[in-house]
Amino acid sequence: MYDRIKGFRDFYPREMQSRQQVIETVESTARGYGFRPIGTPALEQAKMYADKSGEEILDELYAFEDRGGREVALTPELTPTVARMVVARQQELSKPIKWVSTRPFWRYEEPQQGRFREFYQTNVDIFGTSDPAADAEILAVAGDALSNLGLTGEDFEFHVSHRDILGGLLEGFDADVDTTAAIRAVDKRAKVDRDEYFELLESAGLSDSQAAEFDDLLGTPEADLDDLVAFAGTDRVAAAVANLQAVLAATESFGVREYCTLSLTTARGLDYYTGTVFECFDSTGEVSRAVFGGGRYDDLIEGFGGQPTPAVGFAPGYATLSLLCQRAGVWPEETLQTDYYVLQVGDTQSVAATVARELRERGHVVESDVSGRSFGAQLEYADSINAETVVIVGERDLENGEVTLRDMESGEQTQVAIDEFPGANTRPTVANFEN
RNA sequence: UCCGGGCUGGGGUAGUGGUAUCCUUUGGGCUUGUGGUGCCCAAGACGUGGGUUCAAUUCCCGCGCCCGGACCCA
Repeated sequence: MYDRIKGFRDFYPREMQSRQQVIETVESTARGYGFRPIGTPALEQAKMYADKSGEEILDELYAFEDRGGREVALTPELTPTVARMVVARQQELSKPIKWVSTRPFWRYEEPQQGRFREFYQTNVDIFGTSDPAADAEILAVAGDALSNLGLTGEDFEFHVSHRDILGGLLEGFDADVDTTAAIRAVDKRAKVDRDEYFELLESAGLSDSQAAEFDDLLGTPEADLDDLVAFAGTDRVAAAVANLQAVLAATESFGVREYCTLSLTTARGLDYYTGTVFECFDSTGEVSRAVFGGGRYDDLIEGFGGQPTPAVGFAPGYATLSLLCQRAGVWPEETLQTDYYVLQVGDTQSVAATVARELRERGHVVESDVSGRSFGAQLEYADSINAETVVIVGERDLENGEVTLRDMESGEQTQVAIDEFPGANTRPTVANFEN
């Protein structure tokens, strides 16, 4: 026996079916908005990550030298890759660029709740527009995806914030503030105790009283956002507040406004965010971390050597999304789906195969015996794969030119002339042939 | 990388310093024309390496994996 690699998982058919259903729901929601599926490599140059986040990041990656002497890394996230792709074809791609992708990523981290070394994410991004409608559309795809999964506003909430409001406010203090460090501190606000939080703010450059004042500002309710503009008195904050208000207003028409709550303490650790940022939380708090997050990153493409290109996106990970769905009781049932089982009695293999083929042509999942099993054993198997209808192709019935249809749920059966089956029916059931 | 807890057939469990209970499962049979109930047969486990011991699944240590947490969260 071989052990599985730590942090990597196997998915057996029942669970896989549910996962695929959930993934398909999210992806098709995005496709419905015109996000186009893309495919991306599992390996990238390691320096793509090192340049962006520093050499230390390589310790948290599956990074190695390949046989050609290239320093490569298994992709820990998609954003740098799509940024690279956008830059490479900048001229030919019509804007806005709207892409969606679902695939695994790898990070060399310690597994814990909602976190694995191999994990799956759907990335949904828009490039080439800074219009608040784009931010709102991203929130809309996120909200629609969750509601298509059966979740409601009772189950989750989007904590929406704005990087530039935070940055602008910090800039307004008469102090030499390390904005990045201060935003990191904000990001930790809920996790560390109050003293530690203030210490972090102070080490970022704020004085004791400034830190208190800043923290106070973060509690500003949505209705009083304009107070922040007045406080800072800068164009930057005024523009940021106006932008956030415009985004929130736009979510109204997308029908996802109800999910959004202003939460200036939501910062996201990520350095590249520039404007709107948001995180999705389980409203009961049972899922200990953010289910997923997203936001605007207007400078990244330029940083990758492209034309200035605004961008906004989000990326649900299925580890946490599954936890949320399970908690909310909307995780798809983990049972196999089989439309038909064609049961053979005696030497009826060829007729059974024809019946099975005709049903498959109608798009169904159809199984038949491939083990030479007995009648009872075949029925038992049909039950074990959760077959809805069993078509019994037996020598006795065939003598009369008939097959027997059996509804596995009710146990009802009926005889059908083989010539009429499946006939014009797209999904023939016992009910279609009962007289 | 660090901290805490765990590891007995595929899954769930009982138990013990002298090799293991029960349930379920899987395969076959009773039964190649009616299953999901029953009966019979069979398969299948002490994560791994080392130490202590006459003897280790049991006690000790390392490692692996799992669960949770810290760090990090791109």
